[in-house]
Order: sequence, then structure tokens, then C-alpha cells
Amino acid sequence: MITKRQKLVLEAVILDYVQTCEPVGSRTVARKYMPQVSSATIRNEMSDLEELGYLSQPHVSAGRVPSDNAYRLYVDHLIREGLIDTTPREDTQRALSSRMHQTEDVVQAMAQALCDWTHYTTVIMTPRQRDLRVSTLQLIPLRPGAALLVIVTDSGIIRDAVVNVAEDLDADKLYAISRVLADKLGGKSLGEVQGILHSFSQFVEGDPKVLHGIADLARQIQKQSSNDTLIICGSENILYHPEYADVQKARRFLKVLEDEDKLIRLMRHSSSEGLGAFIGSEIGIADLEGCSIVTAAYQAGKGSRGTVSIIGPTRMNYQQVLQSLSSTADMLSRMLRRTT
Amino acid sequence: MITKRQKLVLEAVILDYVQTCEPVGSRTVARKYMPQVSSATIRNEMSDLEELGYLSQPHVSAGRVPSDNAYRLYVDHLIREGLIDTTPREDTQRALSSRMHQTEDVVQAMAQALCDWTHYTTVIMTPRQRDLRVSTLQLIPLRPGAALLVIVTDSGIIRDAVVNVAEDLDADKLYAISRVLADKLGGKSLGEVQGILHSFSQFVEGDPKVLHGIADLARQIQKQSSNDTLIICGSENILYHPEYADVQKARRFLKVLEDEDKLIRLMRHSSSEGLGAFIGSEIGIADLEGCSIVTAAYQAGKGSRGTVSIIGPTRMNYQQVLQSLSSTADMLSRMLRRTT
DNA sequence: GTTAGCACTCTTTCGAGGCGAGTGCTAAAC
DNA sequence: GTTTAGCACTCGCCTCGAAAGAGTGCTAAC
Repeated sequence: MITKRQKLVLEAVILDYVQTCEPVGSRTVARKYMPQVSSATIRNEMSDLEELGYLSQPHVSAGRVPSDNAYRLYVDHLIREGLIDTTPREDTQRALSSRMHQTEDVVQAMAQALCDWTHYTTVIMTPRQRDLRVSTLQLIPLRPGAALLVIVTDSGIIRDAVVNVAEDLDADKLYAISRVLADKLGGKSLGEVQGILHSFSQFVEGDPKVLHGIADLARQIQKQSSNDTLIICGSENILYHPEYADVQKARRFLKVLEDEDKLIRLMRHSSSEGLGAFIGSEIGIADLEGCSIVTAAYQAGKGSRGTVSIIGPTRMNYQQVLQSLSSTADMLSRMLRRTT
Repeated sequence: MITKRQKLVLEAVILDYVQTCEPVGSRTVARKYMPQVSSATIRNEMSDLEELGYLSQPHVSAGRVPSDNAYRLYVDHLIREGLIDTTPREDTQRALSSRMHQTEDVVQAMAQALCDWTHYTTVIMTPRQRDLRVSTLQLIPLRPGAALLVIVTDSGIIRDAVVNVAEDLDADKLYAISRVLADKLGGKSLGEVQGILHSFSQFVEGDPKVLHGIADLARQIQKQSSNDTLIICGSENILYHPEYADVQKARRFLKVLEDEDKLIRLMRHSSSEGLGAFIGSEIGIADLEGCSIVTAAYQAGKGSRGTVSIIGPTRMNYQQVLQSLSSTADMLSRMLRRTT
């Protein structure tokens, strides 16, 4: 077990290291954080903390650097002790109040606010679309043989896809079909919609071209609903941090952000609700060595969960990040419930 | 006037410098590009070229580096002599053939292909939306008092906006209104639509709430149509180039790309048709020092012009870039004409 | 248990010296 | 008159070594 004073020393090291990105020496801790004891005492404590695996020395005559374990302890402490204040920041609220109606614009704006404020990279995953429920849908004529299918879901997310339809369908006929479809499909999740559409094409009698159109539509929905959407914002922020003074490293970081599938898999693994964090090697991606990912889950409609997360160097201001994420997730949940 | 052989030397310096990013010495030019003459001869030519302002030396015992003027000469030469082959690359065609119907997806895919292939940053400006013509439109009920307006334009670009409508309008009523509106507005440009809608709200008698909805709609269209859209792709590619080994510089570069307004103004100034280039200081943005922007214009529908451009270090493979841009613009023009 | 003192280690910084690349100039050759 | 060989000169870059500085661990005293 770790003593009270060791905790204090550890916290001091973390705070100072987060600020300066330089190994922290015993004298610094004593002077800036714990003036009541001498540097020699701190030195002893630090030596013990190193043995416990919470600190390490880049080299023998340098100060100490917190380990992944140290950050873990610190973050768990922050979360458990409820030191996170979810009051949203002013500018996030301003972004929201500028009366944007369309969900995805709002999410985009929040991502932007988040990464402006934290100077890290923001990734928001919108919920798996198969879990979204159809609120209404409509077919709009584009050109002979093609129509635009617009699906409005319960959380306000709008999806559109171009589908092939029979050549002879005009606007009125498409509208009639839309009404029937909307009637049958309203309230169903996008996942269910596929199955229903397939059974349609087996049982309904009618123009084979229309049936072809319906199958096409099912396929499009399948395609649309099977992937979650990621909104990535401020990836260039990584260049602000001295850990990434090496361009090679920055490039590898940005490369990972391009691989959306990998990120999505990662986000899905994050703690099922509330706040969570992957610290350093916990991420399990070699190219993200030295990074942490902090995530917060939000609810969109019933049962479908999205995450909002921040990726930055392990040496990260966890307090600030947890706070921002927490309030953002909170607002997102409230917003997306509102439109249900 | 510049002699034939000076041109050859200049071209050799440019080609070698573009490849290596190192000052080019006389011996290198003689050995690799002009084995028929000696390095001393090249040395004399280079000295003259420096006097003419086409070459410069980073320091006295280094090789020569081409100046902005040199690139200008070279690019003008390439364009004027018709050395640009517009045959599209295979993978660009593949991206297109993967049957994407929606214009914006196609444009996105082309941007991606372009920056994968060139390793520079691609910026595509879609045409000013006020010039787009309405093909059809439809109002879709979202919730009481709000509807989604979907406008399909002649070039296949789809715009949607949430508008406030009277509370008592159900799907059928909205559809009826849509038909009337589509009838009145079809073929008009988005710019004209605003005016027409305003005159509506003065002359049509009816439910004031509907009128309010129409005014709201006009405002939304105004907002949507007044800004051009930029698609930026591969901004992190800049990190691949040794000029940007300095993180500070890379950051400034990425910062400029975030300022869309500035970019749009720049794109608008580019040569009104065909190929054009801003080389180095011609750009006129301090933070883009050492960069060039090459642009190609494309037509989308009648009268509305978009540009596709590539931003990279001044030391850029202009031949390749001009070629890729030219063929991409060509394909875009053809594609967007098709859907008219 | 805490602290002062001190020897020790290791990085960082700075300057000197040598190396190499490339030039400009001169004089000779074509 | 143009081209070429030869040579002295310049200047950036690399390496090496010494000095400085930061921080530790240990010991002995409080």
C-alpha cells in the first residue's frame, strides 16, 4: 500500500511533469509543492515510489517521470472521488445555443469546441446506426431510375442514400411508396429494417423493378448502418506537444487516426458507461505509444451508445480532459434525448 | 533572354532539387543530366542564371537552389507547351467506377485519390451554391413544427436544412406544399430562390405560420448558398516533406488550412479557367512561405465553376501535379455535366 | 524519521579542429 | 570565343573532449 505522503509526492510529480514535460527533481517538488519537508525526504519517498513502479528515471542523474501506473492511479482517484465537475464550459454552451437544428452539425461543433479548449485531438463516435430507430423516411426523385432516400431517425440523425428505382416512378408514386414504407418501418431500428425489406421483396406482388429497388434500398441501408461514424477533430493539435517534436512520430500518430476501423474497435472496447481511460500501453497500438485516450459515453435514444473521447500524449491534463469530456457527454445525451 | 542551354541547366537543377531537396552542385548536373559538357561550363551557366534571378545559393559553398522565378518559368513552359497529359490515372477511375451516386461522395473520393497519389494536400472547392439550380425539393416532417428541407440541384449536389413550419402540417400537407414549391422553383438558381420566396411571403394569402416557415426557409437557403464548400484532404501529407521537418512550420501550415475563408478567397482568385499556379511568395500568405498552390478549374452545371487544387512545398513535382489536377478537373466536369 | 553534506553519475553545451562539398578564378586548350 | 582543368578558398557539418549543471544516493548527524 502507498502512504498518504507518497500520494502527495506522486501527485506533485504528475502535476509538474504535465506542465513542463521535464523530469521532476526532488528539490523542485520540495520547493514548489511541499515546502514543509526537505528535498532529502522527498528523495527517499521518490526512491520508494520508483521501487513500487510509479516513477522512473530516464537516466541516473535526471529527475523522475511518472509511469503509466502512476497516471492510472491518479485518474482512478479523480474519477472515484468525484472530483469531476460536469458544469459545461461557456463556449460549448454558446456553440449549442446558436440554434443549430441538425444533430450532426451540433456534434461537429462540440468536437471543435472540445479540441480548441483542450489542445488535444477529439474523436466522437456517433452511435451504431443499426440501433437508431426510423422516425420517418421519404423517396425523392433524382432522375429517371434513381431516387434519393432520406431517413430521419429518432435521435435526429439524418441519413440519405441514392437508390435505383423503376424508371416509370414519378414524384407522386414515390411519395405513395414512401408513405407505405414509412408506415411499415416507423419505429423499427435500422437493423430490423433490412430484414423487413427482404421479406417484402418475397411476399409483395408487383412490378419487379420496384422490388429490385427495395432490395437495393435494403442493401444501401445495410451499408450505411453497419459502420459507426467517427468525427475526428484537431488531429494537428498533437504538434503542439513537445513529445511530438519528432516529425516521424507525429506522422505515425496521424496515420493511426486515418485508420477509422481500428479506432472504432478501440472506442467500442471503452468502458461501457461513464468515464474511462486507456493510458499509455493500455491502448495496445504500437504507433500510439506515449498516448492516452480518455473516453466518456453518452446515450442517444434508447439503447444506442456513442462515445466522445480525447487522444493526446500520456502526459495529459487529465483533470481538465475528464471534466470537459464529462460535461460534453452530458450535453450530448440530453440533446439527443430531446429529439426522441 | 535566356539561352537554350541555360534552360536545360535550369531544368536539370529543378528536377534534381525536387527529387533530393538538397542544393544542386555543378558536378551533379554535369554528371547526371549533361554528360557532354564539363562541370566548369555548368558552373559558368549557373553563375549567369543566378545573376538572372533564377538560382540562388543558401551559402557560398553550397550548390544552387531554384528560385520562385525558376519554377514560374518551368511551370509556364509545361502548361504552354501542352506537356500535360490528361489521361486519368487508373485508381482515380476505379474510385469513380465503384458506382457512387452521390456527388459529394465522388468528390471526396477524388480528393482522397489525388492526395494519396501526389502526397500533397488536396483542396477541392465545390461551386458557389447560389449558382446551382434547383432540380427538385421536398419537405419531410421531423417533429411538430419542424421539417427537413431537402433540395436536389442540377449538378447532383444535395443540400438539406431544418426549417420551422406550422405545427399542424402533416406529411401530406408538407408534400403538397413541396410540390407547389418545386413547381415554382425548379430550374431557378439558389440565388434566385431567395428572392422568389420573399415575394411569396408578401403576396400569397394563407396561414401566417406557413409564411413564417417560408421566410425561415429562405433564410436557411441564403445561409447555405452563400458559402462555397471546401473539401480538404491529406493535410498531414505535409509532414512527409523535409522542408517541414520543423514542427513549428508544419503547425503554421496546418493552421492556414483551418482558415477556410482565407482559402476560399484564394481559390476564387485563381486563373478563371484551365490550369494555374501560385508559386511561393505569389500566394501572398506569410505562413505559406515556401509553398505553392496549383489549381485547375472545372465546370459544374452551366456557369458555376469549382476548383481543384494541390498545396505543397514550392519544391513540388509540377509535372505530376499538373497532370493529376488536369485529369481530375476533366473528370469532375464531365461527371457534373452528366447529371444536369 | 528527517535533514545537511558530499561524492558521484550522466546529460547537455560549447568550442576547436578536421573533413568534404562546391564555388570562383585563372590560365591553358580547342 | 568557348570550354576545360586546376587550384585556392569558403563554409557548413561532424566529431571529440572538456566543462558545467542537475540530480541522485549514501552517510552521518539531529
